[in-house]
Amino acid sequence: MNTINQVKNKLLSYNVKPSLQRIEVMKYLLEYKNHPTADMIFNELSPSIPTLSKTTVYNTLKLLSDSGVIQSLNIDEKNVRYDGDLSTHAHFRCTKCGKILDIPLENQDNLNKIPMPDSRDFQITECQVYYKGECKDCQKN
Amino acid sequence: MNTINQVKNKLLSYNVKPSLQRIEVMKYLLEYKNHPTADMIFNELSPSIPTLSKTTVYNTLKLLSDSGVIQSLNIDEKNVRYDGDLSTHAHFRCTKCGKILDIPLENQDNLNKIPMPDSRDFQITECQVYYKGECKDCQKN
DNA sequence: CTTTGTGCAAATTCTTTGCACCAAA
DNA sequence: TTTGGTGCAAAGAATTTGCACAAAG
Repeated sequence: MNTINQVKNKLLSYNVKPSLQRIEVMKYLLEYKNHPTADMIFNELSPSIPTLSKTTVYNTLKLLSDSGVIQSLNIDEKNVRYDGDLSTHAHFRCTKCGKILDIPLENQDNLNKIPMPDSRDFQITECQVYYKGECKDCQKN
Repeated sequence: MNTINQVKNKLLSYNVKPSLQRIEVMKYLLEYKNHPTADMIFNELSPSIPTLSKTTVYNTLKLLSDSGVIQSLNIDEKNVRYDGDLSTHAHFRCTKCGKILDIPLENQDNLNKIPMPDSRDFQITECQVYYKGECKDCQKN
């Protein structure tokens, strides 16, 4: 459960000014772990914030990911997906139904088991692991 | 070095009819390991195939990736990238200059060291590992 | 006041589609 | 002569930009 104040403080800790719109976008990402697109967020928040514009959603998502509060995923070739969960985990996308699921990487060190490129040659700031295939539900059909 | 005939046979082995355009796109991907966009391929091939259209490049890339001859990468949020190398490797994109480099995964089994989701729940057909950061050249500046 | 955020409309960019023509089997 | 490939122009979809107005400090 994320209270408005918790969300507000989270934004503040990343130096993001907590406007109503930003708080609601962030709250949505923390509450629903569905890795939504900008469009999905707009459609979900639009009823409760009637004046909300898609531009603001885009602006906010860009600001939040640039500030490091959220991460953006390119697991879906059509739209960018967003994830408010910054803990170490991979993602799975079902190529049939499009659902995106978190895949735990058993412990925090597991990412290091992926052979890292020589740190003298690269300064790695980000690593994304994407799985694709068919989810349990879609396999039944 | 890939002769026209080697490329032609490669396409045939994947049940892709080897038209001139398809051969040239495939040859390009095998020769240049620059993970090009559709646009880059079009611009490179256009001079030597003056009648070439971007539609055909898109058609061909879709056909080749659907047929499993090449893979498409979503490491770049703007455009889809293509890779004619199907061997097991990760990719690195420099967020400064945009260059995409192959990252060897020391041996063929390394991908399996990434904790795999329970195979009863997921049928994995594909795994992509994307690193982002700054390349050696960009770190100097 | 002055700065920053919001939101409309228009623009941009990448990609796909409809369709007519062409080429190969 | 039938099937499939190519390429033009137009459409489509996601995202960005320009700009005017509103809000907050």
